[in-house]
Order: sequence, then C-alpha cells, then structure tokens
Amino acid sequence: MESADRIGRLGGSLTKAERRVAEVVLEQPQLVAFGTVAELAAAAGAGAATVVRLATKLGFDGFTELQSSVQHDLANQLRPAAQRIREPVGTDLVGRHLQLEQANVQTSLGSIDPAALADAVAHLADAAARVFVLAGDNSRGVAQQFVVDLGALRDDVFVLDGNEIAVRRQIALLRPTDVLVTLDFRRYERWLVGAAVDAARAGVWAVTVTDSLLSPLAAHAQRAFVVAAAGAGPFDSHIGTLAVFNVLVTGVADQLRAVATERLDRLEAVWQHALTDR
Amino acid sequence: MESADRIGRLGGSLTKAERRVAEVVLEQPQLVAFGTVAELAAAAGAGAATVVRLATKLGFDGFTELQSSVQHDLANQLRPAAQRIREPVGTDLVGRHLQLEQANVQTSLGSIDPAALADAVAHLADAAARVFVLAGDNSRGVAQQFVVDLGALRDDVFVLDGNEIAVRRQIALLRPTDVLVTLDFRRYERWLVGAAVDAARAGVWAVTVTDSLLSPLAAHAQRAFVVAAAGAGPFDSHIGTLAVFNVLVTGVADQLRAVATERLDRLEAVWQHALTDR
DNA sequence: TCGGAAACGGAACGCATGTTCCAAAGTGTA
DNA sequence: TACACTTTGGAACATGCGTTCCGTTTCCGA
Repeated sequence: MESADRIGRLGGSLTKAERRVAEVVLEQPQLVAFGTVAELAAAAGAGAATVVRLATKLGFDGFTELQSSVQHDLANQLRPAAQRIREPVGTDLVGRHLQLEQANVQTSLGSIDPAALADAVAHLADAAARVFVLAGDNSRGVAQQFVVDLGALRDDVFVLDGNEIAVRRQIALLRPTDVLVTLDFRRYERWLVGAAVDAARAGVWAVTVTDSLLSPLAAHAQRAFVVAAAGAGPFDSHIGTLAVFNVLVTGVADQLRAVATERLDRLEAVWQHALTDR
Repeated sequence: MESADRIGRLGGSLTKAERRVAEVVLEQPQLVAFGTVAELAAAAGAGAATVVRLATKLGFDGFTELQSSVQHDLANQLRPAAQRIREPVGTDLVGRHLQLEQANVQTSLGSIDPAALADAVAHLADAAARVFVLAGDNSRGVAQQFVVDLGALRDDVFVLDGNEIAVRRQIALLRPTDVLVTLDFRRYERWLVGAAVDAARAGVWAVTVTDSLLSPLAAHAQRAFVVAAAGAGPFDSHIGTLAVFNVLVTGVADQLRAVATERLDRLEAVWQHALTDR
C-alpha cells in the first residue's frame, strides 16, 4: 500500500491533527477511497485543510491524488479475491503458517466445552482464591502473558517460577481454596507432573491446558482444555494456548464486570491516559 | 451485489446502449465505484445521459445512488474479516473469540512484506549479532516466548527486562552489530520510545512489531510488522504478534538449518529424549 | 416512402467538492 | 510577560461533476 508506506516513512514528522487523519487513512481506507475531504476530516476530528496538508506532506499533489492511490490499492486488493486464495497455498513461509495457525485457533477454540469453560471462569473469578500458573520452560511466555492479563482483572495471580525446588516449595504452601492453572505439552519437564500431583493432594482445584487429554497433568486436573499446538518450524505453536487464555480472561472480565466494574474502570482510565499521551 | 441483482432482474427490458453500460457495471465495478459518469459512458461507448437513464431504470435515484450501492458492495467485499467481525457481534464467548482471533491471524500474517521478512530473518539469524527484545509490561509474555524459541536456535538472545533505568543502561551498552526487536502497542509505556531512540542513535538495527505504522517505534526501526491486536475482552490480543514471531522463528530455523544443523540436531535429541520419558 | 415514436448523445445548468488563503489558537522561548 | 513561530480550522474561490433538457438519429409499421 503506497499510502501506508509513505505514512510509515515520515510518521514521526506529522503533527497531532495530521496523525489523527493518518490513522483514519490506515484504519478506514474505504473512507478515503469513497468519501470526501469533509467526511475524512470529520472522522478524524480535524479540518478539511489538515486533510489536504497531510496529502501534500505525503508527497501527493493533493487529496485527489491520495484518493486515487488508495483507490488503486483497493482495486488491486479485491481483484484477485477469489484468485489470490488459490495461489499462495502452502508453498511459502507465511502461507504455511497462515494455514497452520488458523487451524490451531480453529481446533483449540472449537473443542472448548462450554461447561468446562464456565466452571474454569467461575474458579478464576473467585476473589477468595489465589491463582497460580505452572508452566514449563517452553511455554513460560504465554503463561506469563496470561498472568499479566488476569492479574489486571483481579488480585493474587502468580506464576510459579524458578527451579524445581523453589516451585515445589511454593506448591507445598498452597491452600485448598487456591486455583492452579497448569500448562502441559509433550516436551515438558517431568518434574512438573510431580508438582501437579502435590497440588492435587493438597486439594487444590486445577485446570490444565494441554495438547492431549492423555497427558498426565490432565489426569490430575478437574478441568482440561485441549489445544492444537502444531508448528511449522521446529517448535510448538502456542497460539492455540494463547487463544484459550484470551477466552478465559474475557470470561473472567465479563463475570467480574457484573460484580465489580470499579477495577476495570480504573484500568480504562489508565489506558485512556496512556492513549492520549501518544 | 444489489446492482447485479437488479440488472439481472430487468435485463431483458434494457436497450442496446443501456445493456453495454450494464455489462461494464458488472465486469468493471471499480469503474463505477471510483469513476465518473463520463468515464463509465466512454468505457461503454455510450453517452452520459444513457448512464443516468440506466441508473434510474434500475430503481436508483440517479448515478450517485448506483455508485453508492456498488461502493458499499466493494467495501463489504474488501474487509475480509477484520472489520466485518465488529458488525455481527457474536453471541457466545467462544464464537466471538474464534472469529476475532482468526481475523487477527489472517491480517497479521497477510500483511507481512516478504522483503521485510527476509531482511528481518537474515538479521535475526546473524550469528555475529546479539538479539535483544524490548517490550512493555502488557506484552512481556509473548516477548519472552519469542526469546525462548529463538534462544533455542541460536546464542545471545535476551529480553530487556526490569525498570526503565536498568533497560536504558543495557541499551547504552549495545553494539552497532546488535539487533533489537521492539514491541509497540497503543497502551505502552512512553519510556520505551526513549529507549528505542537511544538504540537507534547507537546504530543498532531494529525491527518492530506494532499495531500501527504510526507508532513512534516504527519510525525508529529499519523494518516494521503491523499486526492486528483486536481483543474481544478488555485487553489486546497478542495472537497476531505471536503468529508473526512464529514465522520469524521458523524463518531463522530454516536459514540456520542450512548452515549449521548441528545445534538443531542436539535440540531434537533432547526433545526425543523428553518424549520417550513420558 | 413517409410519419411517428423511441433511443441516444451533446451541451448547458446548478451544485457539491477540492483547494487556497488567512486569521485565530496554541506552543515554546527570551 | 511578550514575542515569534507553528499549528489549526473556517470561509471564499474555482474546478469538476451529476443532472437535465433538447436536438438528432434510428427503428418500425403503414
């Protein structure tokens, strides 16, 4: 996209109002392709003159030329619509991933049991429970991502980190009211199983995200979500896992929003503040 | 397509010149969406008045209304999923996420520029360079996931962690041969920008994964990947980011496999060992 | 061959839109 | 605080466009 390239190139030298217009150009190309200067200006909360100034700043002769560029891009984009689907199948790096990751998301979310989801969300939204996440090295990243998001919604969300000794010591201190989230894939360390067994003995309610219902962790968990983790490269893809986590986080957010919107409002305020900063 | 329907319905009662115009409308919708009455008339070998007559005959108020109809159809056809998602708000939690995350993967991977990908992979596979990943709190998880995977393929992959002071101190020690990977989303901390600027001054080659080409970090990076991060809940979804990271990791793996398969073989051996353990 | 009506396109009209200019508001500096 | 500069949006201007009207051409039946 020619216009997107130019915007990205000299995005830094744009003024505030010009940037607002540029964002609309990037996010709503139809508006500039089909619309008028006045409409684009209104959508960006700017004046018509600002729109024209941005166009010239981007190297176009005026809004008309910018519009032509966007129209050209859109026309090219929709022409092969049916044709382009067939061309890049599987051969290239990106196409391979595209198919694979789509399938991962599809099967991971598609196999979610509503009852299990509701149960897991209820436990994760329980303010009386502390939430601990136990993951192996290979998926510690997505685990931490889950902890960050969930931790923004509620208190007492922790990732069990460190070496085997440290983790098992933490698990020994769990209370029966606590909730444990385990991540289990084929290539994980064996001692995680032992840690999970310890937690189960302590009466901790557990949910596991695994790539197989036959995983040992699933046997010791009250609920299990099976995700697809097929990777195009040498490693597993954790996109399915992250998708499931996102569903859980949204579910908890919905549930907690009804009970206590105050915390989310505070978060929104922070975000809005950070948003306007930029 | 509304216009196509109407043309087909009363196609028999069209005059010769009107039929020529109608054919152009069907075969070159862009011409009527982006063009003018005169251009459409010229393409059909007819007069401007004939174009307007056809439009009214089809039940439209005039050419303008016909044009709006075609534009609306094209716009709907353009948005593959990303924006269409927002209109029919999914009823259930899982279905909403399924649509949304599929769209995130689709647009994130679909907008990858092959040249940028090849360039980024080449830099990330460069054994002489150290790789540093700079991310805000909200996406530290996916960043760490990337570091773990890439770190299994090559040496010297680090995440820049900790508070502002610690990070900027680390950045001050970067060498011009190093590579920096930055993650930039709307809700991020401002000091990340300052850190990225410092790195740019030091001559470090940088690639950024962002949700907008207008992000300040994109301005200071040699390459940028734009991902879709729309979330169904209160937070951004990092699935698109993770998908791009997976592509990068696979690309590096392919490249390094040709040069030195030895390290990957060792990794495979470890994995096989862990596999049989279970 | 003639007459009438339908079809068609060119040209003038009026309006919407892009462009340009300028004054006001904002921002940083001495 | 005052000043210079940048940024911004409103209003006038001019261009291009859609619409409409009307004269010409084509077609068909008598």
